[in-house]
Amino acid sequence: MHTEQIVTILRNEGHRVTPQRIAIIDYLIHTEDHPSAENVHAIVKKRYPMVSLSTVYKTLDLLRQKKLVNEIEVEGEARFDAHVDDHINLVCLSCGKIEDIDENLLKNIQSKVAKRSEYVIIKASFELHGYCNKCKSKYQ
Amino acid sequence: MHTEQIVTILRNEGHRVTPQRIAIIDYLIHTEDHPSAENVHAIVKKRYPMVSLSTVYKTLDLLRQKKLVNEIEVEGEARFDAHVDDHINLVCLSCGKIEDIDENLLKNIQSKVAKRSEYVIIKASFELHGYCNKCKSKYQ
DNA sequence: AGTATTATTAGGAATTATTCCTATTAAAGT
DNA sequence: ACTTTAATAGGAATAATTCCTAATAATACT
Repeated sequence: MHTEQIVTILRNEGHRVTPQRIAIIDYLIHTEDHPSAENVHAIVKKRYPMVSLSTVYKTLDLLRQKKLVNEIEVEGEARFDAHVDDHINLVCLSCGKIEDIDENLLKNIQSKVAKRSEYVIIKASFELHGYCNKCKSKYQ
Repeated sequence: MHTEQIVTILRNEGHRVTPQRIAIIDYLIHTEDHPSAENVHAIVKKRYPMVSLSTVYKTLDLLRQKKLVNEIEVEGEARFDAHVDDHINLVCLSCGKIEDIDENLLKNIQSKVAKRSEYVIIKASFELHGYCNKCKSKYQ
């Protein structure tokens, strides 16, 4: 997905396209990080110093609602990611780094659970917590 | 797992066994709910009105560290569960109800990811979000 | 291009779950 | 029983997020 595609989707659904929104989308599309709202704010402010944290929160929430970004909660903090296909998030308990891993068993699991439970499933979130390559030596 | 077993584990590891801790463990062992810290506090206070919320937090944290309870984060709030084997948590986006589902594919996924990534994996968390049987009619 | 409409924004205050602090209490080893 | 010190109660502090509102600016319509 490209910035322009997301912008077009928003515009087509009646949302206004502001420089703040473009900057936020553009950053998320081009990073491998899984930034927090605060991280996004810090980055976007370099280009648009006037952008407020509350706008960042509102925009991230809009994008999440439209399923254009994925949100996961890590240690009491929301982290965002433009990778919206189902995947596993590997979360480092030491440095907070998040790595994505695609895994096609996830689809099987979802359809199995959908059949077995009475829930209507909207969203999946698969996380594995541990220590990344850089941090694992510190913890044995 | 029974209350007494958990109590014994704590005692053997040098932790003191207080009535507050017993009450908290006992509630978690016997409920199917996935209560928040506040919920646990409310329930435990019925029997021990003097028990403080900070003690509940500390005890839940101790139990989590010892892997005697599982903690998941739902909408900015921690929820606790004495079901510690890997399972899928089905979370209702409307009423917050959480249902557990066992699924043996989870083990496969974990071992695959462990091989493929450079992370040392400590903990898994699999959540599916949607609407439970009672709430789904409201949302189509 | 100019104007009107109203969604969006900036900035800060309010909220809320959680953690921190510390004098007091009580579990457990002797 | 006495001693040691982990654990507790209660409230203050913290931090992520949401809420509030006047000002701004994106879009639609002339």
